[in-house]
Amino acid sequence: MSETDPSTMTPAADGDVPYRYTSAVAGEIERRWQDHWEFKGTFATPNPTGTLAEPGADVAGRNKFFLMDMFPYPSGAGLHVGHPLGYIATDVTGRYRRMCGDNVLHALAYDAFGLPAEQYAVQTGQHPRKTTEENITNMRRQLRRLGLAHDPRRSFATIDPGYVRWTQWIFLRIFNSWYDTEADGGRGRARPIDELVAAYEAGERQTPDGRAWAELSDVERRRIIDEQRLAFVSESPVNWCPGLGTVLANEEVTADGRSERGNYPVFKRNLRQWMMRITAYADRLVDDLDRIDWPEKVKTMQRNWIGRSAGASVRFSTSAGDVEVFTTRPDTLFGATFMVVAPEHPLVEALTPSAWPESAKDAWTGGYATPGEAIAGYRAQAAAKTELERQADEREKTGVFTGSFATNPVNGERIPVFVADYVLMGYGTGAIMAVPGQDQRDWEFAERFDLPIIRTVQPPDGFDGKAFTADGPAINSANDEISLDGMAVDDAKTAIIGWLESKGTGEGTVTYRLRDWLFSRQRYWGEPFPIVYDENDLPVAIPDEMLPVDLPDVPDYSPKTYEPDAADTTPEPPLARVPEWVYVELDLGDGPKRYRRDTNTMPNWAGSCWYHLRYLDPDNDEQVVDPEIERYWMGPQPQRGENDPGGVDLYVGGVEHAVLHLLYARFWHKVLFDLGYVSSEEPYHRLFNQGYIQAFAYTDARGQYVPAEAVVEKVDDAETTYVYDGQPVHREYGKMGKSLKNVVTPDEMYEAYGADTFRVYEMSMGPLDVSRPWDTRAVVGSLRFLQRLWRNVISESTGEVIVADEPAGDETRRVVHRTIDAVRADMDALRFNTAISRLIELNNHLTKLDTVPREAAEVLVLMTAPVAPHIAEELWSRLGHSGSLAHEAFPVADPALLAAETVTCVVQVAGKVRDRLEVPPSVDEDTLRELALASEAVTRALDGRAVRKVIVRAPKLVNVVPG
RNA sequence: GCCCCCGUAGCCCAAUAGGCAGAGGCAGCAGACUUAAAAUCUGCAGAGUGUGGGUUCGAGUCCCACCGGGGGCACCA
Repeated sequence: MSETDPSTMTPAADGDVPYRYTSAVAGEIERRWQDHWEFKGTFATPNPTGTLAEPGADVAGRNKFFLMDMFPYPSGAGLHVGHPLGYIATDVTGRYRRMCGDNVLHALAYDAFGLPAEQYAVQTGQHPRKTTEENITNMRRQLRRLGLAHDPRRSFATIDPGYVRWTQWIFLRIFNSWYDTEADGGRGRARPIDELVAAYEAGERQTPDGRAWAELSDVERRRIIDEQRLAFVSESPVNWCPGLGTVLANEEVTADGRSERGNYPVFKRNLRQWMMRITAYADRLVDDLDRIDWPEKVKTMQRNWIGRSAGASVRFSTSAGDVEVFTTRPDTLFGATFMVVAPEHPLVEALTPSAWPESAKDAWTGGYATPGEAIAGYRAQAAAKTELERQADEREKTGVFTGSFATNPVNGERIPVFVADYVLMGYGTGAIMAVPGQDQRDWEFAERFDLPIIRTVQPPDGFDGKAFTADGPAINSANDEISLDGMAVDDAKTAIIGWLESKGTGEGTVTYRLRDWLFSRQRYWGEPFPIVYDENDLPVAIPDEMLPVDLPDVPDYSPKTYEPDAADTTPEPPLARVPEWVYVELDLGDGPKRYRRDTNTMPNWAGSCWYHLRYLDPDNDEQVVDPEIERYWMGPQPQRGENDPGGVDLYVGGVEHAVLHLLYARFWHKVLFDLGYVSSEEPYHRLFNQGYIQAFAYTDARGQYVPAEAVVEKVDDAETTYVYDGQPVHREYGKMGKSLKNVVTPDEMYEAYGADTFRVYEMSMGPLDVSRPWDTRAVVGSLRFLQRLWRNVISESTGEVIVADEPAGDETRRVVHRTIDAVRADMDALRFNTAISRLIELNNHLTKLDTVPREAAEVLVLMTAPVAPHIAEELWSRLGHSGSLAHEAFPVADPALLAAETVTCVVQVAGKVRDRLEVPPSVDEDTLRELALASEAVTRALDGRAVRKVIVRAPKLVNVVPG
């Protein structure tokens, strides 16, 4: 670049050092190189085919590296210094991999639908599209200034019509699929719905009521098909959040029954809503966690959320028919002394006789005259409790006898059936067999209600607890046909399941905590459903060629919200307010007809379920993604192992999406895999959770936040205090936020230090996965490093390049190559903090030389490039190279220069260092032992004691152990 | 209550496989430059690794208990 001639640089005002690397110089260099990269398309990544293919590019011959950040949400507040942390880290990795020869795919798109955008728009009175697009523009500007090496051609936003179209298209593929549980050897697979219809038509599948397919009416057939779709409308208990005016997925509701966003109460209501059959994939979602490289913590969270547990269902006969229970401990059946059903269990009424049986104990009836009153009273009480009260820890067990008995299938015992709210309708069958001897909850209930306790596992001697839940030999567990006595728990389970199955009273089953995904929201700012309803009120897909279905303009896009605890309210979608949009005449095959549109919108997770695919092939309007391009970037990589599921090579983001986005995206991806649209079975092969940048905030005596940047630290002998405006203030540690008055923005950092310094600082603060406090005062250290680097190459007084063209000295060479070796290892492992300290070390070494040899300076500049790309480009260019260094080879260490000429051997006596020896690295143990024993310092330390033992770890250590 | 992660200098953090506790940075101190200050440069000092046990010739690293911080799960049968 011709403009890098030093004469074009304006000397700084500082008289002595007119060519020092200052923030002003940095700013000038950074903007210039950012323009250069954009103009030259430096980071345009070639695809193997399609619009982004490049004729001469070596795509197949290079290693590919697909790198992704978690989707940013363009907030109206703009960025603070915490936001770019992950983006810088992925940028460093991408730049490093590119210099290592990889074809690197890295871009950034925007997740722009959703509640915050809608709320921000409501606040500002503007259309969400307008505010969202402005926010994206602002964020793009802030991020561009960081110098991220993204391929700008691959950026997009989820609200783009060209993107919405494919989101809706994927929805329709899910809608037009069913899960064939028999496929792939019982693992199951999604298949096109037409194949299900064909199977019914061919008589290969039975209709639910046994009638022939041909005898059914069109509506009857559609109902049968509709309820088997992977996306289906269902009337079922859902999470209704009046405060937000929408229903929510289980994943969006916290353990204490509130909305994750906004913290409003959530109520269970029966409503007709779209569901996604994620439960069909429960096993694969659990099993395939073993095939991907994710933090164990996130895998655990997903496993917990899916909550697979193996056990048995067992039917107990009652006067109301069989009641099915789920148990993980079928081995303890002989110890089942009562049964409990949830208050909401559908058989409760049928189980309630008109009068108490004679054997009913006083404790069981709750003092009510009849079972009917008792049950009604208990149910009312249970319903009035909040979720939190129901789940409160160490709560006394409550419940009431139904008045009925069930028969234990293993021994014919008549056992009482209770209703109690410690049994949850939402798990298993909502009914349990209670085995107090082996279950602490059942034990507590049995004590409270005076019920018998039979141990069926022998606790060890000295066991003084109540329920015994560990392994041990079975006891008291035999009938005329089978005896479990003496068996360990696992064997007993297998044996009893076999017996139950032979009797037809039970079978081995697996249950899951995971529920189907509630997919509709009653909000404005989301993707409309590409669905209309006909005169039968049955859903009909909008044909692909009519996509996207655009959002209509509405008079009021703010949702209808209610008092947070107004449980009996009903969701009212904003789209329903535009009848001219809702009612349409369409020709969907049977001539023009009037249809009613679905007025829900998709949750904002929809867009992030497949955005990894759009990066690959962002312009494609023929297919969701070209299969060849998908295979190249995401397909299975045999070198990673035989059973590699493929996926993004590195995905960096916070841990907060562990069971939301990351579960939903895996689900969608597997559906697309089953249907043959992608070759990868998992979307994200390697996941890395970055830590957060935290900050201090300060409150005054009234508890009000004061501006953090104006707080002064006072250090006395004993304690540190903080003062604002002469008054002591209290320091707290946490997030950065406007209301906390502690926000520091990237723009301030660019202005005061430049983007490179900011990047170096963020990367050197600590390991990427650890959260740490922001400290503006410490940023200067990173500026000093870059200044010294600059000074090693450029004269501060003349602006001339001052490196020497003579070869480097031996010692400098060794330092350089040891640094290369260490930096590569650190970069490969995403340890940018230690990589930077190595660079600083080398830089400091060069600073001490009279003249800096070119060979060392160039290596250092190249290695600094991933983390501080602008200054590196500038120095590289001034060192006489034309063009960008973005594709230069990252330095490779010469193994011959890695071995030290001598090593320091530490000589210990009784573990304490007493002497040091300079020895060749190849020194053998015997020589070292002799050298150590000959040491005067050792003799002195031994002080006449005999030598018991000498431990030699050549070449670094000898430990002399006195007798 | 159960499970997981983390505690190293005033602060942020290093320390291959158990083998010299310190790589790097901030702050501090001294000196240089300056009329002075800032900036910059040079140099210096600073902890025995949260606590108590144990294993070992040797423990920041391994084991046990506890304390402190963070996170996950939580009547899931």
